[in-house]
Amino acid sequence: MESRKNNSPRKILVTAALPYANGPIHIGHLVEYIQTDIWVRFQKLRGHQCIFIWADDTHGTAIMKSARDHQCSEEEFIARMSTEHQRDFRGFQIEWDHYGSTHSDANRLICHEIWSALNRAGLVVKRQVVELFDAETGEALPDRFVKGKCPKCLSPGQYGDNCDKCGHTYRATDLVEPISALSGKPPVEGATDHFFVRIEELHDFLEDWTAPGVHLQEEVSNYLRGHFLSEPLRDWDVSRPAPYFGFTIPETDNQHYWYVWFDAPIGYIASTKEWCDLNNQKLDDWWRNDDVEIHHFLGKDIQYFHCLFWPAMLKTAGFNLPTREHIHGFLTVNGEKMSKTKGTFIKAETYLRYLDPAYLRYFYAAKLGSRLDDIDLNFNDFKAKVDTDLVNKVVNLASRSAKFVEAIGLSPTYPDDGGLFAQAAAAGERIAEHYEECEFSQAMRLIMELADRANPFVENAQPWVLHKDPSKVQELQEVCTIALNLFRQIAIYLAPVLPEFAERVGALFNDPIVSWKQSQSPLVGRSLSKFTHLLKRVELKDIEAMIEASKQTEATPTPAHLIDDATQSTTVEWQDSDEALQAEPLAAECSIDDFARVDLRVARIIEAEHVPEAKKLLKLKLSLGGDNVRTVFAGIKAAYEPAQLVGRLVVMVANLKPREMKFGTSEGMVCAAGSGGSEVYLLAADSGAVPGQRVH
RNA sequence: GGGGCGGUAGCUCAGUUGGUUAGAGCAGGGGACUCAUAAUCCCUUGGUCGCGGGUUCGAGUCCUGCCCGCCCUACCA
Repeated sequence: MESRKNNSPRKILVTAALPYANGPIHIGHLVEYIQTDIWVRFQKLRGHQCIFIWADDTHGTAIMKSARDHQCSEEEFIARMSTEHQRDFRGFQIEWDHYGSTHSDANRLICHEIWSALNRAGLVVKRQVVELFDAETGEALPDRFVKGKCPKCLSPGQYGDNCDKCGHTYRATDLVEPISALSGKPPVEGATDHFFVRIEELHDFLEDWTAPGVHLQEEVSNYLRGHFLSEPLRDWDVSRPAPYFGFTIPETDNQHYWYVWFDAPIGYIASTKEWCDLNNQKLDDWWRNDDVEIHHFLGKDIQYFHCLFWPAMLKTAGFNLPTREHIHGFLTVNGEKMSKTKGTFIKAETYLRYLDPAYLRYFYAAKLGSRLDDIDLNFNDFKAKVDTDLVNKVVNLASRSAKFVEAIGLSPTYPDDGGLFAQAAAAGERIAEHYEECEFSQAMRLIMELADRANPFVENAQPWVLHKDPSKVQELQEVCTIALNLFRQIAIYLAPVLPEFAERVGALFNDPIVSWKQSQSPLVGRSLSKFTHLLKRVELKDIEAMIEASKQTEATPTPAHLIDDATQSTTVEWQDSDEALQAEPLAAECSIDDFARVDLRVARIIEAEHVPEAKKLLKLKLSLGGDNVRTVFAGIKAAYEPAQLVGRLVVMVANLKPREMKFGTSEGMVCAAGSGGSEVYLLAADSGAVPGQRVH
């Protein structure tokens, strides 16, 4: 990293892994995205030209299936996901320069370009592959889309790659009594042509490129070199037979598509291309230019794609290679994997309804180092860290001194503070180095040391005593000038982590925080804006409510073909109690004609929103197909979030007499089970049903 | 099955190329203060550094065996 030695601005292109357009963002994803955002903001604050290029990853079998489940086109589905993703990221104060999609013209073009280069280099070969297909849809089935019994131990509900009970690995074709996740029918075996990239040809290059400590962390190098590079690299299968959602491979008569992992990283370049077009820049100035640093942030689960295939592709096509790949570990919550049943599988959207994003940003920063270690989100720790560090130590500096000088402002010259400001200014470089090396936890530690030195100063200077003696106004002003400047210095150092907080601090001093350099000189002789609370403590009840809400959102029906191991397992013994039945005994017998008077229909929720004044109600728009849309007020507010309802198929009473309610007319009823309150479980239709169909 | 990483005070972690009585923050205990979102400040109690061998004048730090935990495992190991 020679460029770090001199002070000229660097040109830095940063990417985070592309979120897969198949589901919502959760707090596990956010480890990486917050990490990336902090690093980018840091570079910008330091005055470097840094762009954060991002996109949704949109191709593959999983997307096809999800689109089908939602009964919309893939394009519609990924558009919706992209909107949701970006909304969540904004909520966490993540700021990118461009957000693209791998399903774009730009990406198609660059895929073609790289494909030609691979062909020209003679790296592409075609071979027959025997694999499983869905008997109904004709789609090839990835291993994760085939379930059956482990051929070794006969454990049921295992995926097509290995058995999580006995650990045995096998091929999907070896499964006993296999079932396709798409149709639920037994898959059929077939042989098709696949295209492979012979990356073994680049073995020497990769051996060299993966040297420890250069572009990769040491553990990553060890892993790649010890495992993959110690033997000839296998040819990489980069194609999938039609039907597939993705880009067709040229000259294959639309019969072959690029595998999603082929075009996903190319999305980094394509999204840059789009940004260039919007900003009057040339792509080659960013991807074919030795003056540019390229930094990828990604999780350890996708190392091999980014550290073997990706450099091989870039090298062959003559693009810049990554300067550095920053690979992080996973998130555990309270020491365990995130769990849907324990309510620790927390979606970004859910978090934001209960807690300030600044908390999570700071907590992750305080935990993150440059290595692949997993980090644990322990909620006791979370609250202690945020309250103690940010509120009790940092914010306290301002809240205990600002009001004394509200009327008179800061001293005209910076008083003698015994070297505190200068000492903290000098610490800036070390803090910056830690940010640079992604050692955020070290940076946070150093910053908190500054707060720990500033608070005793205030303690000894006793502004509250000076305040009582009118002859000591000047001394009081000086003490507060020092305290507030030490506070502001800390806020600048924290700005990459807490951008919104930094903004408020800027407003307090009437001097926006825009550069790291501002930490090096104190502000004097200026008035202050009125001090307002900058950050409040974490409320335990909010955490509890968030966890509770995360549990509830998982009590939603799952399409039959996705039901998990436990429900397919033959060893499960059903032990449902009769509690529910006792609580609400069966109604009097009715005739079939009685039942027929109630017209139950499948409907799709096309809109869902909170009714501000209503305690229990959500306002839903239900579509019965075509122009037939009903407005229904449903008492499910405690159990469901509007956003998770949209797109879902439900069962409604369609011929119920409309009812005038306080907030409008309700034109029907949504069927749900449960005792009420948060115990509400909507009835769903299995995939295949369409809006308007009657329930018999 | 294969592999990666880790096991240091109650908790979260630091411990540089092996070197004097093993550190920090939080929590706990005692005191001070009352400006501050019951915050802050001072003092203080906690550790056979997972277990056993070995190398060395000297090991948390290197080697080795074992135990435990977490994680990863591309059409794959």
